[in-house]
Amino acid sequence: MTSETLGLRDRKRIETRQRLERCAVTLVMRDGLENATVDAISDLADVSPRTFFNYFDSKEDAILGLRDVEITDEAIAGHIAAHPDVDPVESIVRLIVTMLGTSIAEREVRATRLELVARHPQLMGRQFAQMTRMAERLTNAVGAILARDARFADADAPTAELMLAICGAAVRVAVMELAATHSDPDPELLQQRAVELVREVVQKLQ
Amino acid sequence: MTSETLGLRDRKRIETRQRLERCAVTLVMRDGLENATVDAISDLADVSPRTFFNYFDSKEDAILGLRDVEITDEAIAGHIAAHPDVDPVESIVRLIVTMLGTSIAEREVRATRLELVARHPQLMGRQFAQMTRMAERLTNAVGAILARDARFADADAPTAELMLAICGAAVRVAVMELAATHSDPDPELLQQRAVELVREVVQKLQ
DNA sequence: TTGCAGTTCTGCAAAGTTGCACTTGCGTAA
DNA sequence: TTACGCAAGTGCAACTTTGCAGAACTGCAA
Repeated sequence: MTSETLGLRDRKRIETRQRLERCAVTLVMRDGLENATVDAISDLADVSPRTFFNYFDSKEDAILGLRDVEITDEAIAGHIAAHPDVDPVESIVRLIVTMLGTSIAEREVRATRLELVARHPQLMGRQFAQMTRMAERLTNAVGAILARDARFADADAPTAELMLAICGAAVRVAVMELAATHSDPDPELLQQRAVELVREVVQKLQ
Repeated sequence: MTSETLGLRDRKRIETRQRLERCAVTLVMRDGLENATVDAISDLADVSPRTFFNYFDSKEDAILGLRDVEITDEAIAGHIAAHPDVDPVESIVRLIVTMLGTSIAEREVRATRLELVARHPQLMGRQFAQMTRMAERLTNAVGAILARDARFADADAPTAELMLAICGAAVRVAVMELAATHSDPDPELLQQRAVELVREVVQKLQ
């Protein structure tokens, strides 16, 4: 479907990225996280190591299939417009879950990734490292979401940052819980659990 | 005082560490964060680069004078015993601030560090990266603190993790605020502001 | 004083990561 | 169709970080 409309250049680019992701997962499964080197992955994917880093910021990003998500002003507006009346906590959690991204890769690769995350918890940290990298734009998004709620009408940047940290932590805990049960990473479930966690802790604190 | 009781080996070790910290700060101030290489710092401190990494986990740790803090069970018990009747939020914040550590270095170096953090916000991230490294032990500590509060009597590990994240974020925001005003990093002030931030956001959420 | 055990320091090699300069080939406007 | 601009891919060099093995040094006991 998409491949019809794309030029050769774009098709090649997508193919290279997917090949790298597949090779990364394959080698890590076969040799372990340590022993699967960037050189080996690049070799298997038939590109130079330098090219590897043109596609991914780190080895672990390739393994997880993480890509830099664009958090543009339009994207934020769209996100808010899509769910206009939900609670800000839910909206923020939803934003984060969206960002963590359901990698579009093949089903089998995705299943394998679940195993890898369970085996190497450090990989989970990677996802949140990525969040940190985009912290500024994310904080802006959170600010925009909060601005729609009367309670947070006067919210400033620090408040947004704090809310982001709270919701981010809730999502992380929720991911860990779900990963522990080896269940499918259903985004909807993830969201519900994360929101629930925030509610619980807030209730206890007040 | 201390130098009397310590043997030559320990005195040398302390001296080497301080020399490395001083050289790191000096070079970064002179050449910038990027250009101050580990090689250059080690050269100036008259040790090998390998030795540098015997003392610090990263270049930035040396710049900030971060050291691995031991969070033993006794330390946790001591912390709780020292402030038995305070609110759990305050207690957790206090724990974190303590952990971030008042570097014992000379006054001048400390002032310079403030400048550096203001100039390179990435350095603040370093402190929390260190927190992440000790997340497990810290979470245990938070669990112990929460267990003393009736509201959190049934708190589990996820709750502790969430509370840690909330308080950690609050401290981070507080540090940033204080760094922006270039005021002295008074730990007491830091704590108060962080606790205040948590209260504010919880109130808005309920 | 000597010798042993444990620490500190070092050199070396390998891996991850990044910047820079260069080549090649796709896309497209004239 | 040609020619030009731009993106993808590459090679290289530098830097950060870690593991390993060995040399030098310290503390302590015989």
